[in-house]
Amino acid sequence: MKLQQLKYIWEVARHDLNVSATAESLFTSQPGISKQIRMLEDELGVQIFQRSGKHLTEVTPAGIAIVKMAGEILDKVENVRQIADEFSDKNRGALSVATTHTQARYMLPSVISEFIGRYPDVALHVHQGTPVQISEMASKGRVDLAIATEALELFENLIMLPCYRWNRSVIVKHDHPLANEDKLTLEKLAEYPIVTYVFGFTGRSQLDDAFNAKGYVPKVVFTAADADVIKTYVKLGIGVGIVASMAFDPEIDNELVAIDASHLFEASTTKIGLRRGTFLRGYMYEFIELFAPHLNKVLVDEALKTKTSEEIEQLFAGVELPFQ
Amino acid sequence: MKLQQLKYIWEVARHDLNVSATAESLFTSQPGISKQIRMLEDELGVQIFQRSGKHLTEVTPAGIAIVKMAGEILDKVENVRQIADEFSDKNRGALSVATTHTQARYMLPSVISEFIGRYPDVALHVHQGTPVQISEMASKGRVDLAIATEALELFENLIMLPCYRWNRSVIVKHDHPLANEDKLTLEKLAEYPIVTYVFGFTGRSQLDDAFNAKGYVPKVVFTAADADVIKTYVKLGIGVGIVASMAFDPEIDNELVAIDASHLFEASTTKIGLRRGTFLRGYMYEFIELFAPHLNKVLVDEALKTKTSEEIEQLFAGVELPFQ
DNA sequence: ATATTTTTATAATAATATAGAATAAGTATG
DNA sequence: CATACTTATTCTATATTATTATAAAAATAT
Repeated sequence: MKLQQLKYIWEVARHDLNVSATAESLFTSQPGISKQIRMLEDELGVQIFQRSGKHLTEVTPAGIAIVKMAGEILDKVENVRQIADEFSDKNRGALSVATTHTQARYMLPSVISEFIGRYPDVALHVHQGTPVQISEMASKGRVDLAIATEALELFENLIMLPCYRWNRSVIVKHDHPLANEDKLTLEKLAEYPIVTYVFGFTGRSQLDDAFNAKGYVPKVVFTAADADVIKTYVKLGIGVGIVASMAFDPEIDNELVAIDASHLFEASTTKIGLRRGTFLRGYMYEFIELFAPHLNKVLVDEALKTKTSEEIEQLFAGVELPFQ
Repeated sequence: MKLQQLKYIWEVARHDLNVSATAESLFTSQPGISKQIRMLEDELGVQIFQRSGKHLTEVTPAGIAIVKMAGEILDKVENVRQIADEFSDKNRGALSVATTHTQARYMLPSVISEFIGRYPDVALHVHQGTPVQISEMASKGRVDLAIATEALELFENLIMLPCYRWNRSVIVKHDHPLANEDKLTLEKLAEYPIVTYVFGFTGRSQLDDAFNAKGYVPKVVFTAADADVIKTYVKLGIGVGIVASMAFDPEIDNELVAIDASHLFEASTTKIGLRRGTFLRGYMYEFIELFAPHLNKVLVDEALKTKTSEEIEQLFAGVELPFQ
């Protein structure tokens, strides 16, 4: 058994059982992969892939178990490389983060400028996407960590570290009737056309839940994936905006007024998602701690050891999260 | 990185950093291993072993982490083989069990005769040893499972499955004063010379604890690792025997009388020890269930998923163990 | 139904990697 | 300081792996 062979079966399984496409993606030849797979099957005495003539049609039951184990082995091989990098030069390496617009635009800038100051030789990559895309990238190991408020729970191999809690503000133009409203209610809010996040983004579900619970149907006239777009449309007078409070800056957004709405909606929690079983480099711990000061190395290591989300909840039961 | 290289560093670390001895044990040449290790170090860009001239002197900090990870990888490679065997022929394979005399002599015969009836093509190996030796064999993966009452807790990578509870009997010759004693106490027992297990065997510590708790000092005149030897000396009139109750058979041991002593000593629990993270074959689950009927596949799988001994305790909190 | 495309398997060959024997060279030990 | 022991080096034989070209089977389109 060779690591190369395990890599091949893993990759072929990822590429819809298409050996040619796999070969191309790995910059090698198709016969090489085909042969290695057959050799592995011969050695193990078991078929990994079902064949019909010259096509691979499906993964056998044995193959499913073997490919899964191969994936775990390859992860650990990656860990060995990470460990070696860690010891060869602690200050050199790469950190890739996947996150949403809200985090990238409003929460990460200060963290990142501090981080690149401390680690000039760490190549930092920030990928932006939908919460589902972000979570999937972390789940598949294409990024080291994901930062999001939603969707992380969809991937069972992700460990979620709660970072901070936040709530929403209603934003309107100065001349809007709600601008001088001193006691904002859901009822009043439901009377106006609303501009807010697309479903699946930035705690949108909690927003809907709050209205539904009281039996109101909000007139959502426009949705966007980010607060900058929402604010633009509020300024055009399309409707009342509801955005994460940290997305409002009184100096930049001086055409608008923000009214705190934290008494109307359930607070949301932004989390860092890490793939279970990964080896984290020193600067990765530091990045996490910069973003969420309570997430020190000891706590993160504890969290990495857990096997279920219940254990994680238990671990963070006594931790007071910052509120933004 | 090659599996071969990981195997080499793992084995060299196991062989006191002696490459020549490692080569001999692996039936290969010393230059081959030396070269592969250097190539791995070059590839990773990190020293795994510290060298002084031509001798390997110690494992570097990076090496410690890498060798550990290599061990985990090799374990998983072994799992791949097990999975393949499992699917190629469920009824063929090997099962090795390490256990003590007490289990092998009094508890396992019925289990084993049933097992070899069901799986004639599974090669069964029973290794006998001290509790510490047994546990170590399981911990290092040289046997699939260990069965013992003591020492399993010394190895943190072993999962302990409680099998049954048992207690002790006092055995004497028919003409001994205690033979007709209807209310046996520790006080009376402490008056006679005692023949029992060697320390570290078959719940010996609980025996000592019971005497110590009441302030008695038992006169232990002879100790042995197994009940057969103990019974032989009791028959010679050397002293009063204290053995596990299941070691007494009224028909075979008709020269002796057994007096139940379960009110005097804390009951002991015999456990099966499994190495964490191993893949168990179907017939292994069946062997375990034959030995301890409450340990069905579902429960064993649950136990294998746990990470700490506290979780195991929690898992078995509601399980009623048989009493032998 | 048939032609075309896509895909894997086979075979021969080239490139590379691995292991082994012999030996040199460095430590450790008494 | 000599001896035993251990690892490194070199060279060579063997084994493994990848590649190219091509055949053959299946899927898809016409």
